[in-house]
Amino acid sequence: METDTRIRILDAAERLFVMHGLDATTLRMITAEAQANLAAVNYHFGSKEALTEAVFRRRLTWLNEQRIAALSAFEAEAKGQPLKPRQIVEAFFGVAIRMAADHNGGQTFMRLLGRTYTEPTEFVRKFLAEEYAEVIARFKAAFFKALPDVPQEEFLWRFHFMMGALSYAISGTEALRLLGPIDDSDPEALYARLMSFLIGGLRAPLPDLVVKPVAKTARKPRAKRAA
Amino acid sequence: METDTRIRILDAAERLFVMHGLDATTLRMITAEAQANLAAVNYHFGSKEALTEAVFRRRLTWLNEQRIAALSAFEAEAKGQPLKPRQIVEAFFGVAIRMAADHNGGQTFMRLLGRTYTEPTEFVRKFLAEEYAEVIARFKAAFFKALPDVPQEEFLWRFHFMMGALSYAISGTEALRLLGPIDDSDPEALYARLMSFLIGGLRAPLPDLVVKPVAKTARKPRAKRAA
DNA sequence: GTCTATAGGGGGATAGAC
DNA sequence: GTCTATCCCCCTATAGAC
Repeated sequence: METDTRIRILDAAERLFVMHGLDATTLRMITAEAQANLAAVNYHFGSKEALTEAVFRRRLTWLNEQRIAALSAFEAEAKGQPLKPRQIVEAFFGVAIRMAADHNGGQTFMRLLGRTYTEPTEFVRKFLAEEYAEVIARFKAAFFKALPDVPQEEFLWRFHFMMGALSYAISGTEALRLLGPIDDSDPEALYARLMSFLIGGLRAPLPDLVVKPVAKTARKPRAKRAA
Repeated sequence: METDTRIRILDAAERLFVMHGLDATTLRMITAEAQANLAAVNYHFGSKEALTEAVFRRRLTWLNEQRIAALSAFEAEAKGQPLKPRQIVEAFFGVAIRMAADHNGGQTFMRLLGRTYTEPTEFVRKFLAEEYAEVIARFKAAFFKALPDVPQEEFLWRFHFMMGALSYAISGTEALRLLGPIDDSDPEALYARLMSFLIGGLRAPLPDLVVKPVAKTARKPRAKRAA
């Protein structure tokens, strides 16, 4: 019945971080929520910063392994052929959405992750960059192969926009209330909605960019067909 | 050459808020940056919270007025006919992107706004809800009219996803580095890229919400009619 | 391993001189 | 309007008893 103090601290920190942000969450709040002593954090983790890293690493490593596993499975199936964009989106964003639907802590963590991208503490940013390096490299390569007609820079922006949509899909329960009453209780529906939106955006007609203009000139508002 | 202390404090707070977040920014940092005395914040604004509100209100009111003006202009032109989705997206997101391109403070502010949605302090959330009430109502109505075949709940989610993409488009300069080197120096290009992505997502085929959970229990009767 | 107690540093806010 | 000085609070981290 009595769970490990270390685990209780990680769980409490995760919950409080997502509610109040990293900085506004104090060790006193964490240890009170975890029913542990104030000194327990420093005993088990060494510092607040080290605890923060542990909170992220605990689930993020697993999440990115799942993403890579999903991508690898599709690639094995495709036998060297480019994947369908939908499969790659599924492997990256679908896995994240499913983790966000997991009420056993995954949900809390994904909300934390969603708000952390736009909340850049120096050490968290550095840490995230390391944790993401491999998965980003794998998915970039897969996307470039699957979408040879989309310029790579255009794709990187779209990937970035997709991450924004994912972030709001997950952590947006609060911000969403701005728009009025909405039902966010069905993870399957959210999954379907987000996938549809992302693929629509990813495969949108390419914007008609002026080819490196030095002077400001009129632009044609029309777009071209995408691949 | 000596500008108003009040203005210098607002500018300094805006810059520091976007760099460190609301909570981690101290009055001491703000007054040092503004070359003002520590007591000046409380003299001019009353409290840190009141200063925070002033920082947001200064530009947000103007931004939302611009959005409503842009929408009204399109509506006047349309003479009662539904607008094109592209026009509504332009009025809401285009205005924001253009403000983000304004190096005269607008850029800083939009980055702040982008990270604030996912960083919910109770009083900021309440404040944003008030500031946004009118503009949200106007744009929801316009979208519903322009997209009669998209179920309203589906649209609200898509609007939410679009806000996520906007947020990352603006404040994502940092998070973006995860993806590798990328050129974010051309606001016109960013504008074109985001518009294209948003409209692609907004007009994506509707997700089939009923077929998905086939292995699980039956879900709600229907996903309304599709177009 | 877990606790109490405390050190040592900032934090927001304010009183009162100028 | 602006400044100095200060109050009182809460923070992280640690020393040392149990």
